[in-house]
Amino acid sequence: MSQGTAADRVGLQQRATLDDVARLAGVSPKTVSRVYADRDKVSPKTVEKVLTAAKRLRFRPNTLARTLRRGGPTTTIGFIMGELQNPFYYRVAAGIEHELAQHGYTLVVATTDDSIEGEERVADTLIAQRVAALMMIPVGPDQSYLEGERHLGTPVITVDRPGRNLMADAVVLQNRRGAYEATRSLIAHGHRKIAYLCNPATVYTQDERVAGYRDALAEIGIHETAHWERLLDDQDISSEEVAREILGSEDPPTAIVAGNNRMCVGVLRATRDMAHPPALIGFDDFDTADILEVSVVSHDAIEMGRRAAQLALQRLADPTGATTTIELPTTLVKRGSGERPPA
Amino acid sequence: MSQGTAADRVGLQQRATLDDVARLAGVSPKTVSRVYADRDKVSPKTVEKVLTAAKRLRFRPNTLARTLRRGGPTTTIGFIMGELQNPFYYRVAAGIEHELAQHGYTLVVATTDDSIEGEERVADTLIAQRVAALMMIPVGPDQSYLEGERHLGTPVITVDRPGRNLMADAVVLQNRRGAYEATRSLIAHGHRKIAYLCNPATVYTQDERVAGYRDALAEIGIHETAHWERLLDDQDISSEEVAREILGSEDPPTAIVAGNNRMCVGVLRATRDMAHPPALIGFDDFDTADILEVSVVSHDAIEMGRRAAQLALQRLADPTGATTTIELPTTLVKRGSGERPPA
DNA sequence: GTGAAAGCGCTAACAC
DNA sequence: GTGTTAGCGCTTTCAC
Repeated sequence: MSQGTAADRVGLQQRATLDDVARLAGVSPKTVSRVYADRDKVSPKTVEKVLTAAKRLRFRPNTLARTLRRGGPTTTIGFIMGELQNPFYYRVAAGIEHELAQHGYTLVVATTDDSIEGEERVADTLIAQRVAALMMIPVGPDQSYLEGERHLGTPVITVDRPGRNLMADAVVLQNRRGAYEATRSLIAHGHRKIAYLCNPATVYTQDERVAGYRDALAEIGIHETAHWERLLDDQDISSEEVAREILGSEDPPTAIVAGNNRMCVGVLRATRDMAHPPALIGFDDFDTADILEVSVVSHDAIEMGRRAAQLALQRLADPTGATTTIELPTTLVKRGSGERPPA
Repeated sequence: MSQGTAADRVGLQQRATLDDVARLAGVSPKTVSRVYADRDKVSPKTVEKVLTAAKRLRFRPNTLARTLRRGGPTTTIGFIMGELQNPFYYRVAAGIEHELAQHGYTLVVATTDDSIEGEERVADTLIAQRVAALMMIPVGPDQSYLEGERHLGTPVITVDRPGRNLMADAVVLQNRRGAYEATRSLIAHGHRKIAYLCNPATVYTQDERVAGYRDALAEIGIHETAHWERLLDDQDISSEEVAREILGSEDPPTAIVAGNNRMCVGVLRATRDMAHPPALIGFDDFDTADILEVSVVSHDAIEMGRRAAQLALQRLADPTGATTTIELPTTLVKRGSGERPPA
């Protein structure tokens, strides 16, 4: 870390402070402060004097100092997510940012590269910065380390999955229902040998989705589904390989439910040269799904972020009350791949 | 904005400060401070006493207060980007975040929805938070408002395009060369009627790319290219419509260079039902381009972010010296769509 | 090794 | 409307 600002070392001019402005404008510091906080309580003439002085000195109020006052309002909200590359995550982030910006908050993003240890470390950093609220896509098996923060009054909101050992507001998808409907649709098109594939198999969401898949099969009397499931967390096996393996097996499925967008693309790669590809429905929509005619269980990631941000703002305004969990709906979008009959 | 923290209003416990820890541990505040800053200068026994007390009180050092001291080190770096939805921007952000995290910095992301006024407003917010450095994908026609900040010692780094009226380090692509190579490749496959399409036509990058496209055509004696160019900034016309229009014209092109990934997908949508689609090369790679067999001018957005972050860290360490512009290479990835002969 | 005093930039609380 | 005082949580002198 550096010693002193770049300006100090280079000998550039110092940044002007509120006191500097006050001196130049010939008023008290508090008056300058008021010009930036409650302008109404200052006479127009004074306001002008102050603003002129501020402009000349290139003054920028220091948010940090303002926040320092005990209980002073913080205007940053932290968001912890796995990796920034996943289109789903960044859409959520986009939704959050958008909603927060409208209410004068700034988003601080921190990623953990989906590592479990990273999560707590990153949370610590954000807390050290006194974020007004903490939003996160939980990755680790336990978020109890945040309970203390919650009790200190920092709202904690989880997105996409509930936290573990943590009482917090949450926004999640109707995962079970979405997977159920996808599977039912495949059944309705005559399929019986339906596989469920996912890698990585992130605990909560995939648990729910597999449950929905099993629900649908159970309805038609199929209770033995283990044979058709591939829930892997093996980083070394690509989605494409998982798909190839099951499709190349002795008794291949005629239809596939892909547990996430990555798996879905993997299946597409594995099947693109097949004369009779299996029926396919993916979870999560993606940019070119319409061109590729891929049926998907779609949901609105941006909306998810927005709703989560609203929850945070709400808690900030009124910290009392029980925690809420919002469940957002999913939609089955039929584009062709899911409506193919069994070969 | 709230009055007092949530904790105050609800009557929850107060957050422990360094003084609280000092009192409980029976040492001076400064000693506690040292435990967190220069642990070496404190005896192991004292360190343990302090840490025990800190743990009992759930103490978290307040980064904001530390930063407040004049010239105190700030550990946040701001990144301003246009709109939320563009995957390219988020990959850049991912690269930046990754590099910064390794050096103990936190990324603050702010978006402007590609609005020109938004840019300065957002920059102001970040400056008010005293970010150690400002990184941005410039959108507006003028970034001179940042010159003052630069002189105060805040490094400013632009990504993807150079700033206007602003001396700043920058990381850009070899846009002209990339477009030149794409066009040359189409020419080599026998095309002469080659269109260049882009919407929106973001000033700098598209200027460069069009220039590269023209370079290649000029080499074979074609200097009149206006007829084949569609550079639009009309929000109401979709990329797909732009493609349909030119392909439906009296003298349609046999090949298309798409100026960005969105335009490329638009062309795909417009041509997916054609028996003899035109040859196509897009700028920017995308997730399913391999499945769709789309040839693209590829580049590494994450690397771009990483390099930009490195520039920022470098400036932070040594603010002297001339500004640098890094040009990152592009690669023509041949997947089929660009290698089709004229119909 | 450890501590006391002063101050970073700003704003509540209370004057005037 | 405006100014004064004190203090937010921490760290930098400079003592001991």
